Amino acid sequence: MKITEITQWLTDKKLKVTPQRVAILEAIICLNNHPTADAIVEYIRDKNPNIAVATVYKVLDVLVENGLIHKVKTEIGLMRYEAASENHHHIYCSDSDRIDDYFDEELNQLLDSYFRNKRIPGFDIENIKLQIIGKYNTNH
Amino acid sequence: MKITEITQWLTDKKLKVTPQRVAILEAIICLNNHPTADAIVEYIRDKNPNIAVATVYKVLDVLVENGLIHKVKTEIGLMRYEAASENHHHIYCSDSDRIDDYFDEELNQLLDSYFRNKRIPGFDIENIKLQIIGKYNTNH
DNA sequence: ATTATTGCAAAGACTTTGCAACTCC
DNA sequence: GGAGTTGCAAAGTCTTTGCAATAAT
Repeated sequence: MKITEITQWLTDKKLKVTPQRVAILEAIICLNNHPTADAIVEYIRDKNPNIAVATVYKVLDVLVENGLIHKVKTEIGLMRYEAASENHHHIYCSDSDRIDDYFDEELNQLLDSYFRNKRIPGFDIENIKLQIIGKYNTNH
Repeated sequence: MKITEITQWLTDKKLKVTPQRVAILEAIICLNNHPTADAIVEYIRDKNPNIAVATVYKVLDVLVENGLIHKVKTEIGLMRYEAASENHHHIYCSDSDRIDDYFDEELNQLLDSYFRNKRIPGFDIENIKLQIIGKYNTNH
């Protein structure tokens, strides 16, 4: 992942480009596994040992507000983060804390047309996310 | 909601019937709005002023483990709870903390048949939950 | 130069733990 | 009576706040 690209995302959103912001975005992209705030700090401390935990939280908030990243909900009340990307769903492993992305355009269209026909009275749908819960049956 | 029925649920799971457990189940059912642990304490304190917060958490854990209630994930990392019931989905209001249930058997069957055809390699699906995010457009 | 961001430490919110006292079966 | 549960207070974990120092445009 090129840093110039990350920089561009920030400037596109009229956000100041700081080393911390770049590092955090880079971490989320490289880790690519819906890291917690803590995992992000760990990752960044290699290059940037002085980054404050509070800074990470503040930056994450800004990035979420600006749509550059998303929060991912977990069963255990810990927040995890992912880079914004195409509308996708999540696969939750029921016996570990693994979360994977699930991209399926056919499914998205199916849901789309389903809810275009069957509306929910008094409610405007903005987004639909599936949580697919189950177990991996092969060595992963 | 009759207390005898709640008692039955507990005995069916071979759990000891204590006033606290009954009160907590009763609270979740009566509140019927995916209460937080705190909201449950609030509700119970009327009748049972001495209940300890820690007890509520411990009981909630036991109830979740035994499948009598479920945890509901929120954006903000707060756990909420609901009585176990038919497989259903959740409607999240994007500008409040309101969460509603969404029952739709047709949708369940659609998803079921979709994933029976299109399997996810190496993964056994146990459950699929939709998070339907949007806004209420009428006074609610 | 101006405005926003960072780092630090302290506080806050929510949840868990440990253990003696107590209850349910 | 014995195993399991409760209440309490203390500790733990994750996250936020306040503010002076610092850095970005």
